[in-house]
Amino acid sequence: MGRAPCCDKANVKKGPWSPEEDAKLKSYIEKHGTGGNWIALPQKIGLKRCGKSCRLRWLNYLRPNIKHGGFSEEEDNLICSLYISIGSRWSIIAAQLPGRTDNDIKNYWNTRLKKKLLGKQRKDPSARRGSGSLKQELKSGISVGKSNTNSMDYSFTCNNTQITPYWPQLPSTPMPYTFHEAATATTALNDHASIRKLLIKLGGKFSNHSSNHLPVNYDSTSYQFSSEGSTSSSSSHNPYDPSLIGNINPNSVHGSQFVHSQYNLDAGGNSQMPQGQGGNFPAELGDLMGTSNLNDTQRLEGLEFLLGEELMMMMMGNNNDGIACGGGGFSNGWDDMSSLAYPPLITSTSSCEAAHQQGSVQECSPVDESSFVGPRFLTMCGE
DNA sequence: AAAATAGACAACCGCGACGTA
DNA sequence: ATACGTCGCGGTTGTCTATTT
Repeated sequence: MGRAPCCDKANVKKGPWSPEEDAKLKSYIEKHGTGGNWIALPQKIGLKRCGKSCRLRWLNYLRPNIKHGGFSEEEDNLICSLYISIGSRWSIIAAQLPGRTDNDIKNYWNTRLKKKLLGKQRKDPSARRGSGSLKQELKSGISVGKSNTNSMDYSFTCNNTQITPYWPQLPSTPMPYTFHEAATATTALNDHASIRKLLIKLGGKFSNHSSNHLPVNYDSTSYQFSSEGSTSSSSSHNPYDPSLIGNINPNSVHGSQFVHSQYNLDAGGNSQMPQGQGGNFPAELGDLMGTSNLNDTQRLEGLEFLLGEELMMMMMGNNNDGIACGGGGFSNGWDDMSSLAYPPLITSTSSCEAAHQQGSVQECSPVDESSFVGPRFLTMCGE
Protein backbone atom coordinates (compact mmCIF):
# COMPACT_ATOMS: atom_id res chain seq x y z
CA MET A 1 0.00 0.00 0.00
CA GLY A 2 1.44 3.28 -1.06
CA ARG A 3 1.70 6.46 0.78
CA ALA A 4 -1.34 8.71 0.82
CA PRO A 5 -0.89 11.74 -1.41
CA CYS A 6 -0.47 15.02 0.38
CA CYS A 7 -3.06 16.65 -1.81
CA ASP A 8 -5.56 15.94 -4.52
CA LYS A 9 -3.26 15.65 -7.48
CA ALA A 10 -6.10 15.91 -9.94
CA ASN A 11 -7.17 19.33 -8.76
CA VAL A 12 -3.76 20.77 -8.26
CA LYS A 13 -2.02 22.99 -10.70
CA LYS A 14 1.53 22.16 -11.60
CA GLY A 15 4.24 23.90 -13.49
CA PRO A 16 5.48 27.45 -13.41
CA TRP A 17 3.90 29.92 -11.06
CA SER A 18 2.05 32.89 -12.47
CA PRO A 19 2.63 36.38 -11.10
CA GLU A 20 -0.88 36.32 -9.70
CA GLU A 21 -0.21 33.16 -7.77
CA ASP A 22 3.02 34.58 -6.51
CA ALA A 23 1.30 37.73 -5.37
CA LYS A 24 -1.43 35.81 -3.60
CA LEU A 25 0.97 33.59 -1.77
CA LYS A 26 3.36 36.34 -0.87
CA SER A 27 0.81 38.76 0.42
CA TYR A 28 -0.91 36.11 2.47
CA ILE A 29 2.25 34.86 4.12
CA GLU A 30 3.46 38.37 4.77
CA LYS A 31 0.22 39.16 6.51
CA HIS A 32 -0.59 35.93 8.25
CA GLY A 33 2.45 33.76 8.09
CA THR A 34 2.27 30.17 7.04
CA GLY A 35 0.14 29.20 9.98
CA GLY A 36 2.38 26.28 10.51
CA ASN A 37 0.53 24.25 7.99
CA TRP A 38 1.56 24.35 4.39
CA ILE A 39 -0.94 21.72 3.36
CA ALA A 40 -3.89 23.84 4.40
CA LEU A 41 -2.45 27.10 3.19
CA PRO A 42 -3.33 26.92 -0.51
CA GLN A 43 -6.96 26.28 0.30
CA LYS A 44 -7.05 29.25 2.61
CA ILE A 45 -5.90 31.59 -0.10
CA GLY A 46 -7.67 29.90 -2.96
CA LEU A 47 -4.64 28.60 -4.74
CA LYS A 48 -4.93 25.39 -6.68
CA ARG A 49 -1.50 24.33 -5.64
CA CYS A 50 -0.07 21.62 -3.49
CA GLY A 51 1.04 22.81 -0.09
CA LYS A 52 4.48 21.53 -0.76
CA SER A 53 4.58 23.50 -3.94
CA CYS A 54 3.61 26.64 -2.04
CA ARG A 55 6.28 26.03 0.52
CA LEU A 56 8.89 25.52 -2.16
CA ARG A 57 7.83 28.61 -4.04
CA TRP A 58 7.99 30.70 -0.91
CA LEU A 59 11.28 29.35 0.32
CA ASN A 60 13.06 29.39 -2.99
CA TYR A 61 11.68 32.44 -4.63
CA LEU A 62 9.23 34.66 -2.79
CA ARG A 63 10.88 34.81 0.59
CA PRO A 64 12.50 38.17 1.31
CA ASN A 65 16.23 38.66 0.86
CA ILE A 66 16.65 35.83 -1.57
CA LYS A 67 19.57 36.23 -3.91
CA HIS A 68 19.55 34.66 -7.33
CA GLY A 69 22.56 34.00 -9.47
CA GLY A 70 25.72 36.01 -9.36
CA PHE A 71 27.58 33.70 -7.05
CA SER A 72 30.78 35.24 -5.85
CA GLU A 73 34.04 33.40 -5.86
CA GLU A 74 33.95 33.31 -2.09
CA GLU A 75 30.61 31.61 -2.29
CA ASP A 76 31.99 29.20 -4.85
CA ASN A 77 34.81 28.36 -2.54
CA LEU A 78 32.60 27.89 0.42
CA ILE A 79 30.22 25.69 -1.49
CA CYS A 80 33.04 23.52 -2.73
CA SER A 81 34.60 23.34 0.67
CA LEU A 82 31.36 22.35 2.27
CA TYR A 83 30.57 19.90 -0.45
CA ILE A 84 33.89 18.22 0.09
CA SER A 85 33.23 18.22 3.78
CA ILE A 86 29.66 17.10 4.03
CA GLY A 87 28.58 16.15 0.57
CA SER A 88 25.27 17.12 -0.88
CA ARG A 89 23.67 18.45 2.28
CA TRP A 90 22.41 21.44 0.43
CA SER A 91 20.36 22.79 3.26
CA ILE A 92 23.38 22.85 5.51
CA ILE A 93 25.45 24.45 2.82
CA ALA A 94 22.72 26.98 2.17
CA ALA A 95 22.70 27.88 5.84
CA GLN A 96 26.23 29.14 5.44
CA LEU A 97 25.30 31.38 2.55
CA PRO A 98 22.83 34.06 3.55
CA GLY A 99 20.20 34.69 0.96
CA ARG A 100 20.91 31.51 -0.90
CA THR A 101 18.54 28.61 -1.03
CA ASP A 102 19.46 24.98 -1.04
CA ASN A 103 17.79 24.59 -4.39
CA ASP A 104 19.74 27.45 -5.83
CA ILE A 105 23.01 26.09 -4.56
CA LYS A 106 22.17 22.61 -5.70
CA ASN A 107 21.39 23.86 -9.20
CA TYR A 108 24.48 25.99 -9.23
CA TRP A 109 26.57 23.06 -8.19
CA ASN A 110 25.08 20.73 -10.73
CA THR A 111 25.32 23.14 -13.62
CA ARG A 112 28.46 25.06 -12.88
CA LEU A 113 30.66 24.15 -9.99
CA LYS A 114 30.71 20.46 -10.70
CA LYS A 115 32.00 21.17 -14.14
CA LYS A 116 34.54 23.57 -12.79
CA LEU A 117 35.68 20.94 -10.40
CA LEU A 118 35.99 18.42 -13.13
CA GLY A 119 37.90 20.88 -15.20
CA LYS A 120 35.65 20.56 -18.16
CA GLN A 121 34.61 24.14 -18.32
CA ARG A 122 38.20 25.19 -18.41
CA LYS A 123 38.65 23.42 -21.67
CA ASP A 124 35.57 25.06 -23.00
CA PRO A 125 35.59 28.51 -21.52
CA SER A 126 33.06 29.92 -23.90
CA ALA A 127 29.87 28.90 -22.31
CA ARG A 128 27.01 28.46 -24.60
CA ARG A 129 24.67 30.59 -22.65
CA GLY A 130 25.47 34.20 -23.14
CA SER A 131 23.22 35.89 -20.64
CA GLY A 132 24.09 33.74 -17.71
CA SER A 133 26.27 34.55 -14.81
CA LEU A 134 29.22 32.85 -16.41
CA LYS A 135 29.58 35.85 -18.64
CA GLN A 136 29.49 38.00 -15.58
CA GLU A 137 32.19 35.92 -14.04
CA LEU A 138 34.38 36.09 -17.06
CA LYS A 139 33.75 39.78 -17.31
CA SER A 140 34.71 40.31 -13.72
CA GLY A 141 37.91 38.38 -14.15
CA ILE A 142 36.99 35.17 -12.45
CA SER A 143 38.42 32.19 -14.16
CA VAL A 144 38.75 28.61 -13.28
CA GLY A 145 41.97 27.57 -11.75
CA LYS A 146 43.55 30.95 -12.13
CA SER A 147 44.50 33.55 -9.65
CA ASN A 148 42.30 36.52 -9.93
CA THR A 149 42.91 40.07 -9.05
CA ASN A 150 39.45 41.43 -8.68
CA SER A 151 38.94 40.01 -5.31
CA MET A 152 40.69 39.92 -2.01
CA ASP A 153 44.24 38.81 -2.02
CA TYR A 154 44.41 35.41 -0.46
CA SER A 155 47.76 34.58 -1.83
CA PHE A 156 50.88 33.73 0.04
CA THR A 157 54.43 33.48 -1.03
CA CYS A 158 56.65 30.48 -1.09
CA ASN A 159 60.18 30.84 -2.29
CA ASN A 160 59.19 33.88 -4.28
CA THR A 161 56.42 31.98 -5.93
CA GLN A 162 53.02 33.43 -5.49
CA ILE A 163 50.59 30.78 -4.48
CA THR A 164 46.94 31.51 -4.53
CA PRO A 165 44.90 29.30 -2.34
CA TYR A 166 41.24 29.34 -2.94
CA TRP A 167 40.06 29.59 0.60
CA PRO A 168 40.20 33.06 1.92
CA GLN A 169 41.45 33.70 5.39
CA LEU A 170 40.26 30.63 7.04
CA PRO A 171 41.56 29.99 10.48
CA SER A 172 44.95 28.50 10.14
CA THR A 173 45.77 25.53 12.23
CA PRO A 174 48.69 23.19 12.49
CA MET A 175 48.50 20.43 10.01
CA PRO A 176 49.88 17.04 10.82
CA TYR A 177 51.26 16.99 7.35
CA THR A 178 53.71 19.23 5.66
CA PHE A 179 53.45 20.40 2.17
CA HIS A 180 56.69 18.67 1.47
CA GLU A 181 55.05 15.42 2.39
CA ALA A 182 52.09 16.28 0.26
CA ALA A 183 54.28 17.23 -2.64
CA THR A 184 56.36 14.14 -2.22
CA ALA A 185 53.27 12.03 -2.05
CA THR A 186 51.95 13.52 -5.22
CA THR A 187 55.03 12.56 -7.11
CA ALA A 188 53.71 9.08 -6.86
CA LEU A 189 50.16 9.81 -7.84
CA ASN A 190 49.92 6.69 -9.78
CA ASP A 191 46.81 5.36 -8.23
CA HIS A 192 43.49 6.58 -7.03
CA ALA A 193 44.24 5.92 -3.44
CA SER A 194 47.17 8.27 -3.53
CA ILE A 195 45.05 11.09 -4.74
CA ARG A 196 42.42 10.36 -2.20
CA LYS A 197 44.99 10.30 0.52
CA LEU A 198 46.28 13.59 -0.65
CA LEU A 199 42.85 15.08 -0.46
CA ILE A 200 42.40 13.60 2.94
CA LYS A 201 45.52 15.20 4.15
CA LEU A 202 44.85 18.46 2.49
CA GLY A 203 41.33 18.50 3.66
CA GLY A 204 41.59 16.53 6.83
CA LYS A 205 37.90 15.92 6.99
CA PHE A 206 37.96 12.87 4.85
CA SER A 207 39.65 10.92 7.54
CA ASN A 208 38.35 9.71 10.82
CA HIS A 209 41.80 9.61 12.29
CA SER A 210 41.73 11.34 15.59
CA SER A 211 45.00 12.99 14.82
CA ASN A 212 43.45 15.06 12.17
CA HIS A 213 42.86 18.56 13.31
CA LEU A 214 39.52 20.01 12.78
CA PRO A 215 40.08 23.65 12.18
CA VAL A 216 36.87 25.19 13.24
CA ASN A 217 34.57 24.42 16.08
CA TYR A 218 30.95 25.15 16.34
CA ASP A 219 29.70 26.80 19.44
CA SER A 220 26.19 25.64 19.69
CA THR A 221 25.30 28.00 22.46
CA SER A 222 25.78 30.91 20.17
CA TYR A 223 25.37 29.03 16.91
CA GLN A 224 28.78 30.19 15.92
CA PHE A 225 31.92 28.69 14.58
CA SER A 226 35.22 29.38 16.18
CA SER A 227 38.69 28.22 15.50
CA GLU A 228 41.28 26.51 17.55
CA GLY A 229 44.43 28.52 17.83
CA SER A 230 43.23 30.72 15.11
CA THR A 231 45.62 33.40 14.14
CA SER A 232 43.01 35.15 12.15
CA SER A 233 40.69 37.10 14.32
CA SER A 234 39.32 38.96 11.41
CA SER A 235 36.04 37.68 10.22
CA SER A 236 35.33 40.35 7.74
CA HIS A 237 36.44 38.25 4.83
CA ASN A 238 36.00 34.91 6.38
CA PRO A 239 33.40 32.77 4.76
CA TYR A 240 32.98 31.12 8.10
CA ASP A 241 32.19 34.39 9.66
CA PRO A 242 29.87 33.53 12.50
CA SER A 243 27.59 36.31 11.45
CA LEU A 244 26.98 34.45 8.27
CA ILE A 245 25.51 31.57 10.09
CA GLY A 246 23.92 33.32 12.95
CA ASN A 247 20.60 32.68 11.38
CA ILE A 248 20.90 28.96 11.43
CA ASN A 249 17.83 27.55 12.93
CA PRO A 250 18.90 24.44 14.71
CA ASN A 251 15.36 23.24 14.87
CA SER A 252 15.10 23.28 11.17
CA VAL A 253 17.85 20.78 10.76
CA HIS A 254 17.07 17.18 10.85
CA GLY A 255 19.35 15.31 13.09
CA SER A 256 20.03 11.97 11.67
CA GLN A 257 20.58 13.17 8.19
CA PHE A 258 23.89 14.48 9.29
CA VAL A 259 25.07 11.67 11.42
CA HIS A 260 27.70 10.54 9.02
CA SER A 261 29.30 13.78 8.29
CA GLN A 262 32.81 12.62 7.76
CA TYR A 263 34.04 10.54 4.97
CA ASN A 264 35.81 7.59 6.36
CA LEU A 265 38.51 5.88 4.53
CA ASP A 266 40.42 2.83 5.39
CA ALA A 267 44.14 2.54 5.32
CA GLY A 268 44.07 1.92 1.64
CA GLY A 269 42.20 5.08 0.95
CA ASN A 270 39.02 3.26 0.17
CA SER A 271 35.93 4.99 1.21
CA GLN A 272 33.77 3.54 3.90
CA MET A 273 30.93 5.83 3.51
CA PRO A 274 27.56 4.99 4.85
CA GLN A 275 25.11 4.19 2.17
CA GLY A 276 21.77 5.73 1.67
CA GLN A 277 22.56 8.84 3.62
CA GLY A 278 23.46 11.04 0.77
CA GLY A 279 26.71 11.18 2.62
CA ASN A 280 28.77 9.24 0.24
CA PHE A 281 32.05 10.47 -0.92
CA PRO A 282 31.09 13.17 -3.33
CA ALA A 283 30.42 11.41 -6.54
CA GLU A 284 32.19 13.99 -8.61
CA LEU A 285 35.30 13.60 -6.57
CA GLY A 286 34.92 9.91 -6.84
CA ASP A 287 34.63 10.27 -10.55
CA LEU A 288 37.49 12.61 -10.62
CA MET A 289 39.77 10.41 -8.66
CA GLY A 290 38.49 7.02 -9.42
CA THR A 291 37.72 7.00 -13.06
CA SER A 292 40.06 4.59 -14.65
CA ASN A 293 39.99 6.15 -18.07
CA LEU A 294 41.43 9.37 -16.81
CA ASN A 295 45.10 9.71 -16.48
CA ASP A 296 46.70 11.39 -13.52
CA THR A 297 47.14 14.65 -15.32
CA GLN A 298 43.50 14.79 -16.21
CA ARG A 299 42.47 14.05 -12.68
CA LEU A 300 44.74 16.65 -11.28
CA GLU A 301 43.59 19.22 -13.76
CA GLY A 302 40.21 18.90 -12.27
CA LEU A 303 41.61 19.55 -8.86
CA GLU A 304 43.00 22.86 -9.93
CA PHE A 305 39.74 24.38 -9.05
CA LEU A 306 40.26 23.40 -5.48
CA LEU A 307 43.95 23.71 -5.13
CA GLY A 308 44.93 26.50 -7.44
CA GLU A 309 46.66 26.11 -10.71
CA GLU A 310 50.13 27.02 -9.54
CA LEU A 311 50.04 24.50 -6.78
CA MET A 312 48.72 21.88 -9.08
CA MET A 313 51.49 22.59 -11.53
CA MET A 314 54.01 22.02 -8.84
CA MET A 315 52.30 18.93 -7.64
CA MET A 316 52.31 17.60 -11.13
CA GLY A 317 55.99 18.28 -11.46
CA ASN A 318 55.37 20.97 -14.00
CA ASN A 319 57.08 23.77 -12.27
CA ASN A 320 58.22 25.61 -15.29
CA ASP A 321 59.74 28.35 -13.24
CA GLY A 322 62.22 25.90 -11.95
CA ILE A 323 61.60 27.02 -8.45
CA ALA A 324 62.19 24.30 -5.96
CA CYS A 325 59.29 24.37 -3.63
CA GLY A 326 59.72 20.83 -2.44
CA GLY A 327 62.35 19.67 -0.04
CA GLY A 328 60.58 21.02 2.96
CA GLY A 329 60.57 24.52 1.62
CA PHE A 330 56.84 24.67 1.93
CA SER A 331 56.52 24.10 5.58
CA ASN A 332 56.43 27.76 6.29
CA GLY A 333 53.49 28.20 4.08
CA TRP A 334 51.51 25.32 5.32
CA ASP A 335 49.46 27.24 7.81
CA ASP A 336 48.09 29.12 4.93
CA MET A 337 47.96 26.08 2.78
CA SER A 338 45.89 24.37 5.39
CA SER A 339 43.04 26.58 4.48
CA LEU A 340 42.98 25.26 0.98
CA ALA A 341 40.57 22.53 1.53
CA TYR A 342 39.48 22.92 5.06
CA PRO A 343 35.83 22.61 5.50
CA PRO A 344 33.90 24.03 8.36
CA LEU A 345 33.58 22.05 11.46
CA ILE A 346 31.34 19.25 12.25
CA THR A 347 32.07 18.22 15.74
CA SER A 348 31.04 15.61 18.19
CA THR A 349 28.73 16.02 21.08
CA SER A 350 31.14 14.78 23.65
CA SER A 351 34.04 16.91 22.62
CA CYS A 352 31.83 19.88 22.28
CA GLU A 353 30.54 19.43 25.76
CA ALA A 354 34.07 19.09 26.99
CA ALA A 355 34.88 22.36 25.35
CA HIS A 356 32.05 24.00 27.15
CA GLN A 357 33.07 22.55 30.45
CA GLN A 358 36.56 23.85 30.03
CA GLY A 359 35.26 27.21 29.08
CA SER A 360 37.19 27.14 25.90
CA VAL A 361 36.80 25.77 22.51
CA GLN A 362 39.01 22.88 21.83
CA GLU A 363 39.72 20.53 19.10
CA CYS A 364 36.85 18.21 18.61
CA SER A 365 37.80 14.82 17.38
CA PRO A 366 35.10 12.28 17.00
CA VAL A 367 35.79 9.18 18.99
CA ASP A 368 33.74 6.98 16.83
CA GLU A 369 31.07 7.29 14.31
CA SER A 370 28.30 6.49 16.69
CA SER A 371 29.12 9.48 18.81
CA PHE A 372 29.53 11.66 15.85
CA VAL A 373 26.64 13.86 15.21
CA GLY A 374 25.78 16.20 12.47
CA PRO A 375 23.12 18.85 12.40
CA ARG A 376 21.83 17.50 15.62
CA PHE A 377 24.91 18.80 17.33
CA LEU A 378 23.53 22.21 16.75
CA THR A 379 21.01 21.57 19.41
CA MET A 380 22.62 18.89 21.46
CA CYS A 381 25.68 20.90 22.27
CA GLY A 382 23.60 23.70 23.60
CA GLU A 383 21.36 21.60 25.69
C1' DA B 1 16.55 30.52 -41.06
C1' DA B 2 15.66 26.33 -38.91
C1' DA B 3 16.93 22.51 -36.21
C1' DA B 4 19.75 20.61 -32.79
C1' DT B 5 22.18 21.05 -28.68
C1' DA B 6 23.36 22.54 -24.22
C1' DG B 7 23.09 25.54 -20.08
C1' DA B 8 20.45 27.47 -16.39
C1' DC B 9 16.93 27.40 -13.42
C1' DA B 10 12.30 26.31 -11.58
C1' DA B 11 9.55 22.92 -9.96
C1' DC B 12 8.16 18.21 -8.84
C1' DC B 13 8.54 13.82 -6.46
C1' DG B 14 9.51 10.40 -3.07
C1' DC B 15 11.16 9.41 1.21
C1' DG B 16 12.75 9.84 5.89
C1' DA B 17 12.34 12.48 10.09
C1' DC B 18 9.70 14.86 13.25
C1' DG B 19 5.74 16.18 16.16
C1' DT B 20 1.63 15.01 18.22
C1' DA B 21 -2.49 12.76 19.61
C1' DA C 1 4.28 2.35 21.54
C1' DT C 2 2.28 3.63 17.43
C1' DA C 3 -0.24 5.68 13.81
C1' DC C 4 -0.81 9.66 11.21
C1' DG C 5 -0.09 14.23 9.27
C1' DT C 6 3.30 17.42 8.06
C1' DC C 7 7.82 19.16 7.08
C1' DG C 8 12.11 19.32 4.90
C1' DC C 9 15.63 17.36 2.13
C1' DG C 10 17.92 15.71 -1.96
C1' DG C 11 17.46 13.75 -6.49
C1' DT C 12 15.37 14.28 -10.72
C1' DT C 13 12.72 16.20 -14.40
C1' DG C 14 10.76 19.87 -17.18
C1' DT C 15 10.98 24.23 -19.44
C1' DC C 16 12.94 28.13 -21.38
C1' DT C 17 16.52 30.29 -23.83
C1' DA C 18 21.05 31.02 -25.90
C1' DT C 19 24.30 29.13 -28.91
C1' DT C 20 25.97 26.25 -32.47
C1' DT C 21 25.56 23.64 -36.67
